Amino acid sequence: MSQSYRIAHALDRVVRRIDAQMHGRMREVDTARIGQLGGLALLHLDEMQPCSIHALCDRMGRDNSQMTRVIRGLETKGVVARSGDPSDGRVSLLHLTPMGKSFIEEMKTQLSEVVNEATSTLTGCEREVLLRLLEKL
Amino acid sequence: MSQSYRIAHALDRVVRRIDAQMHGRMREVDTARIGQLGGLALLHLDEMQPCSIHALCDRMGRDNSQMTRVIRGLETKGVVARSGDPSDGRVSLLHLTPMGKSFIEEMKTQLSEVVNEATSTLTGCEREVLLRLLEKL
DNA sequence: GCATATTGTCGGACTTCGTCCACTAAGCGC
DNA sequence: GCGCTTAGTGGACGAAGTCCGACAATATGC
Repeated sequence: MSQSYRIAHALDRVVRRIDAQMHGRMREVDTARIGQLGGLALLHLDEMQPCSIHALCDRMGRDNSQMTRVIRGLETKGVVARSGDPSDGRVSLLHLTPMGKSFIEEMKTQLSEVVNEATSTLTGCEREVLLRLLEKL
Repeated sequence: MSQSYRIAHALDRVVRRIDAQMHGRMREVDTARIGQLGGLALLHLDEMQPCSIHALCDRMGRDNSQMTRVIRGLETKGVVARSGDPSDGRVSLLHLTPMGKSFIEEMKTQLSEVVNEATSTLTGCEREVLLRLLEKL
């Protein structure tokens, strides 16, 4: 069994487990039915706002029209808002509403807890090493 | 920014990149239109065969009826075959056909290459550490 | 033996996610 | 002005995931 293949396998397992955990937890929190992709978009937005849809797509590696729809969903749910860019009439700048921010905080704490659980078999030091290696990729 | 959150973020990025790469490569190889999930199922099956659909679902963490469909797809494409379990009339045991095996080999080499590329920023030693940490999870 | 769970498999219906293509409208270079 | 690019949008479709229920073979309690 090659090393690369085992890495892929292990990655898949870990991510899948975290995903499943988050999915379960989000049911209780996601009263507005924001969805997985919507939540992820919010997390990215939190670090980029204000920004255009295009920039968000680039960063998330998602399709443009897909994001249009997601954003519109988030907009109607009142967690993001948009305003025209005065310097460029084509772009609409996104920013979080207070409601969006509080939702993000909740999500972050949930995510942290899940990852903590998932990495509970590692020592603090190992976790640090893992993070460094992952961020080097 | 919490450590757990950063781990989640980095994991997402890495997996997403590998996924995208594999997706591109599989287009050239996957002449039978086996699909991503089908391919993944084959990889697991390769290590478990013969086994029931149920066992495969457990291992892959997927829904039962979803797998039914995937397996049927793989069956009509001639990469897996099924035979009844003599000791339990309810289960049908899955096993790979020669065609399925050769497809898997091709997939494995592609996957290894992609992961190698994705982890090219790491030294051999770091890669080893990463694997050990991931497998410890 | 017989009624009652339990288990393995399958199908329907639905939602979310991802991709492709085409289209509008606004900026930019000349 | 005239083409070109870019930001955003919409339609259509496929792939993946989820929920629910059906059905048959088996295991279990009595």
